[in-house]
Amino acid sequence: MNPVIANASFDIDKARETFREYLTGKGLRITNQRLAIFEAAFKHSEHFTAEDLLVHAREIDRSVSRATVYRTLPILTESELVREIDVGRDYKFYLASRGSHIEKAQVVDVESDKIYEIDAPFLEWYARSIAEKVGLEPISQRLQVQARPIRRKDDSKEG
Amino acid sequence: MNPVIANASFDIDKARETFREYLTGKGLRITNQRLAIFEAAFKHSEHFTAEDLLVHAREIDRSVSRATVYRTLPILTESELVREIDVGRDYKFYLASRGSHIEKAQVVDVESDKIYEIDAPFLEWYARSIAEKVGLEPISQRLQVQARPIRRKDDSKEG
DNA sequence: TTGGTTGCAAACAATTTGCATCTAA
DNA sequence: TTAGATGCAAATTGTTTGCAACCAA
Repeated sequence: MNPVIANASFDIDKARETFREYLTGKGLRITNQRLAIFEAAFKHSEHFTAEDLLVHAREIDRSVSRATVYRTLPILTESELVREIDVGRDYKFYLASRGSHIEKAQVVDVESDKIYEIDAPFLEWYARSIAEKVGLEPISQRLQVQARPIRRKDDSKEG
Repeated sequence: MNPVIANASFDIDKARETFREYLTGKGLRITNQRLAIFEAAFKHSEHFTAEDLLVHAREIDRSVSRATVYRTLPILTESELVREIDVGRDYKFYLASRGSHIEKAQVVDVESDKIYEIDAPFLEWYARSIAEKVGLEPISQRLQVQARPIRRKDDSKEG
């Protein structure tokens, strides 16, 4: 409800520095293509696909190829700079991590196809209580809700 | 914890009848291939893939093709006789519905690759409370937990 | 210098589809 | 009889990979 406050402290320069350090720490090289892909990911304020990322990265560096986008995405997700979101379609979405470590649930409006990221503060706790039933501890969890606009009683139209 | 009790009342004959009625009600034909696929789905006591289903359906009716399996799965899921489970791999799992309408969460043990179906009685309520934040009402929800065996403090081994 | 990185195009793999043939009702 | 269903093989589609050229360190 107050994204301005949540994002006020987000610093893309810090994120970029984290990315460079992550690459160096893993013995990976800092290439123009990887930097362009990073910038494109953080330019997006919404969910994006690999294809979206390719288009935007190319606006920064014409030489970026689809293969490099697909090879760079795992680096971005492993470093936790980007979150991967799979809502069961035939392609994945990604979202730049901008601070806020509160777990999110995805609500997919099936009528508009829009995906909402909603704070789900109890999700981690709930996932833990469920995993413990089979002697496991959570690594990650996701809650996805397929939903539609709330219908008033007197709405009778279909499709 | 007590699957025997939970399944004691499950009646495959009733499910088969529901399937036949569903087909008829939709103006679809009752074919040997569809019946074989139904039987194969309910013969499985665990999650299965489309490919698993093809193999088992062919043991019942040699003429079943992969295309028919893929064309029949949506009928089985729409009729709610089978649940579709997408845990973010490149293929989907399915599970015959055997009574019990309690919502389930999936816990995926990343070390054994096993998928556990765990009762998650608050899931529907929680999903509703989240969807309502953006003025939507849930159609369905899923909670998935990637997890690993609980590590004792003194376990220091990695991978 | 040189081993990691790249673009390209071919390869992959799960799923879908066009079409001639078949069959349930 | 005939509209719906089928098997087959080709097509589709997001993603991955082999390889020779390239370039960051």
